[in-house]
Amino acid sequence: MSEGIDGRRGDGRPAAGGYDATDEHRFLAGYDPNAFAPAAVTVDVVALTIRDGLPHVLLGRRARHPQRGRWALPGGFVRARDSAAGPADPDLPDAALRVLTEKTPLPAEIHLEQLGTYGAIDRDPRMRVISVAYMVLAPDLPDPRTGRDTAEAAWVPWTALGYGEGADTGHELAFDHTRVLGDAVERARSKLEYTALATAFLPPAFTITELRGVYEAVWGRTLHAANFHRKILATPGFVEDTGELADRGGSGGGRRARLYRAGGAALLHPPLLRGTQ
Amino acid sequence: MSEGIDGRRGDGRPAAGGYDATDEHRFLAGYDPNAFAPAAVTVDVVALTIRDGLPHVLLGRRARHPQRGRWALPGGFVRARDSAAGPADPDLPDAALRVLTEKTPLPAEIHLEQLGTYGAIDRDPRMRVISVAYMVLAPDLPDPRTGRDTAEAAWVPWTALGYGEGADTGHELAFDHTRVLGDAVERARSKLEYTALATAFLPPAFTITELRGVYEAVWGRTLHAANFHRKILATPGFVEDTGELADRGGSGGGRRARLYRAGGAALLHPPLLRGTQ
DNA sequence: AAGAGAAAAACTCACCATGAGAACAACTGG
DNA sequence: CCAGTTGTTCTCATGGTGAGTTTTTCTCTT
Repeated sequence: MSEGIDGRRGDGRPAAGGYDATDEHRFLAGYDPNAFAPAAVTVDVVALTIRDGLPHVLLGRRARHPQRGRWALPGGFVRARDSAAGPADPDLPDAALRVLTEKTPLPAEIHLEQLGTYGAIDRDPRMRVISVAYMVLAPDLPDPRTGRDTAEAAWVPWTALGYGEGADTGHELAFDHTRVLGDAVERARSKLEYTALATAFLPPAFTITELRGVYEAVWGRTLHAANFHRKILATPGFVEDTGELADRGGSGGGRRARLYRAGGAALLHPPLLRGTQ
Repeated sequence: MSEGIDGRRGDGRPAAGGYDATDEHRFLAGYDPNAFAPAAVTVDVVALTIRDGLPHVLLGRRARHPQRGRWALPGGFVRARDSAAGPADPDLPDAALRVLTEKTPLPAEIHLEQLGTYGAIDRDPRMRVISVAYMVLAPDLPDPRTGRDTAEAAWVPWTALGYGEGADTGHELAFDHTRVLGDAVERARSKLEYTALATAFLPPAFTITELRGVYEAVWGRTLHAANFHRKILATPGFVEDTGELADRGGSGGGRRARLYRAGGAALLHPPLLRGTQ
């Protein structure tokens, strides 16, 4: 590394072996893409929402082989080129949104983030399948519709999948989706601590109590209401006041809550730690 | 979702469309893997180490097309099946370690974690290439060796790539590797806050001052030595005392520092925030 | 209309973690 | 022995936190 990162020597001319676009063009003309296409790429989506104070995940029962009849995350092959099924996916997030909209209509603003990629050689019996997993957080969505590859689709509370209090033993999902879902749960729990992600589960206007409900649902524990209130308002940029009040102060009476919207901050300073309280 | 997640009804028998292994076997016998292999999968590795108080990243200059002559992260195709080049990669981390050992010998214990996957349709001119990026943190490693696809390889300080103080304008790497490196830098900076990851940059026994050096190098700022010392020792499981002292107390004299080893904790409670101090 | 009950929001207080600086301890080289 | 350097401990003011109480504002009942 005596000549520096840019591949130029002291005289300012490209070093031997420097980048040459014309030569590259000739190379590409004779390249055979099929020589290096030994794997299929899919996207799988962990869509999370909160219903009745409990996190739910979107699952479908597989209508086709392999693993026909097992519950699975929504997913599908990434379209590398235009196919009979439709246009190519420009990028991986586009593919994730495409397979998700086959199951449920999506609101204008949702949170989509990449979880990780799973590629063990035997995770799919057909061939080597590399699966890029995405996590979607959304406010309460309508019941899903069934699709071409799905016999049945539903929002399933994650207590039925081995998470949260009163958890079941954990049902087995297709492929390695149990592990993918577990990674999503841990990611969601952890990101609530140091990001403003909780608002992604709520409609545009919400109360502090509803926000606390998100934390309690995802973390599976109760929080001190007064301290939570103080902490949220003390964290700059987390929420901002809309100046309006919620319609009713609860079923059995009570003061009407103030309505807030999500603030501009993505990261929380200081974070909301689940450790102690 | 009236019948529960496991696909059984009240009578305990599988519901219509339940999982059927025998039928699936027949399906797989007639499956053509090439029908769904429209993309190539590669791994790219962001290997970080600290030299002379500055983070360095391992780069190689490409000896082949495409992007011949440009600096790039170590990487290569995932081997889906045994090839002329060698045995198949059982999982993606195996592939990441394989491409890395082509450049440098690795110590027994390194930190390897997945960064993310990049799959924009035009990120490689040959064909659709999905790249799974990994981040490796290691103690100071020897200078790299050149490989089959690499004309030249080197540890490059990340000030030469647009990060840290006195940063250059940022040189352009091959493909989208500038973005991948940027994501790695942000990931490393962030994970130092709430995990015990900093010890991955250090040898098995280290002093508190060396540990602080890791934080200062990665975050690009100085920290209050006394408060850092107190905080580290107050965080349970971060480090444990070896009972020994470092060889010398520095070049110009000074007290000999106590030696610590990494503790068992992976997560820090409470975290070390870079926000204020 | 008055009062009970309920939910949201504000307040109080003891305690702990933090930032900043000073002081002390242990070592090297002249 | 002394100056300089580095590692470690101590002090103190400040601010955030956990826990509980009080106040405000609403609904429902009588």
